[in-house]
Amino acid sequence: MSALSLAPRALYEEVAELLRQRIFARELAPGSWIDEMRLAEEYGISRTPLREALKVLATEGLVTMKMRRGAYVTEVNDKDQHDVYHLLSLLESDAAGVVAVQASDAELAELNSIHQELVAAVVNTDKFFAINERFHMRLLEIANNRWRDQMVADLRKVMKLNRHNSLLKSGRIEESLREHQALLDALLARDVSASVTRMQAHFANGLEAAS
Amino acid sequence: MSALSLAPRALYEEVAELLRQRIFARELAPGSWIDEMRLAEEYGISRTPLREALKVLATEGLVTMKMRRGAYVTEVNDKDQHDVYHLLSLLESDAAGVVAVQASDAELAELNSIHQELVAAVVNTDKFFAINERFHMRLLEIANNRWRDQMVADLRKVMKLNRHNSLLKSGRIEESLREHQALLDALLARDVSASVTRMQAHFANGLEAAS
DNA sequence: ATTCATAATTATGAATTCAAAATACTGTTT
DNA sequence: AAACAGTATTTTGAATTCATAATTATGAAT
Repeated sequence: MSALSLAPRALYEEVAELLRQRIFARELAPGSWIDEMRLAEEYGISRTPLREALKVLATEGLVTMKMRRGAYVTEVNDKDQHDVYHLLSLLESDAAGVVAVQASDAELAELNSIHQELVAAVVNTDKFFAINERFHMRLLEIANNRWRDQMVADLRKVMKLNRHNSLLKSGRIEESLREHQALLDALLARDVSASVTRMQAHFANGLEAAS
Repeated sequence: MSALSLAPRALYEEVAELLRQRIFARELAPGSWIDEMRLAEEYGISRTPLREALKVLATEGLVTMKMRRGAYVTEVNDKDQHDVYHLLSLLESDAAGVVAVQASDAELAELNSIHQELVAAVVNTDKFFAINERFHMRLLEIANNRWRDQMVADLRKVMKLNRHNSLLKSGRIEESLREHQALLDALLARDVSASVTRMQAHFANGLEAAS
């Protein structure tokens, strides 16, 4: 049997998450109209929590509400893509600088150990992606700014709206690994400006690869 | 007679704005419970749009939803205050750098003219604050990244939750003016790193004054 | 056949209703 | 008086209902 969630989320939150999945999967395509009635019926719920979920997604930027004509999946053009990527780079490189200063030795050791996993997973693309994601997330956690975490989470969601969404292209695994190594060296040396610069470089290369 | 709004906002948006005002005015105090029925009755509306507005505010971070016990005004502690301020500094100083590179001469001239208004308003504190706000907003607009604009807007809302909320203390008007002048000089010289650095300094001094 | 006006349908926005959970109240026991 | 059980009330979350705006369909006129 499956474990019951200790803190069951509100229905509108559940629905918001389901909708995010479908938007990222492009089952709900950018620019397309979102049919409230159809979805409510499909999920076996009323329109009320569905509409609440849509308003949350609208605030996140995934959905655009048009007065008196319902909800549409946000269209993200190339400029948006670029702008969002720029902000991710800015926020995460700043986080790297904070980590270089504030992290405990144990936390840096933890990042190092995730990096070692990354080295070991270089042959397995999916695993590499997953561990890479974990590295970035853990770094943000260590930087310890819940407002930044929220912003990064939202921006990453928007990135996923784009077809060329991967923050890490498969052809760049070795290169990405070297960049991570360089970043980690800077962090372990507690070199703030090098940490910032190398995270920026990591992102700059990623964008080049994605475009 | 008053002009009718061409694009009347949705009711839930109107209500969200009214609630923000009351939260910023501390009429709805941090940590306090938000009485849906009372507010709905007061505004003469049903709970439905009110609850939608609360979910929007929750996504913005102004309100915290507790499962099965309603909405509470978010409490912002000193660390939150500091973290949010750090991000504002990061985003706005980055925007300054972008403006130094990308702005047209006409746009820089416009910033300059707002600055001249600021100089003229130095004797009128309220006016000075308003123009100062306009300067920052216009700079962000020129930096031309709607995602950053949204994030800055949300962060500024959160800043307003704190009692010591002013991004600009009244005792610092002359100092602030000098910082603006230095920033403007860097922008007009299209010196990116100086623009970033001086905006950072402007924020750093502001925080010092606020704490 | 195309355009236009009008009627029918559909979808949205918001109010109302309803079920269940949380809270407050009452009276009893110790 | 304090602690408790049991009941009543309040409040939340969600479904349903309703009014109106927007869209589509229908049919007349050119």
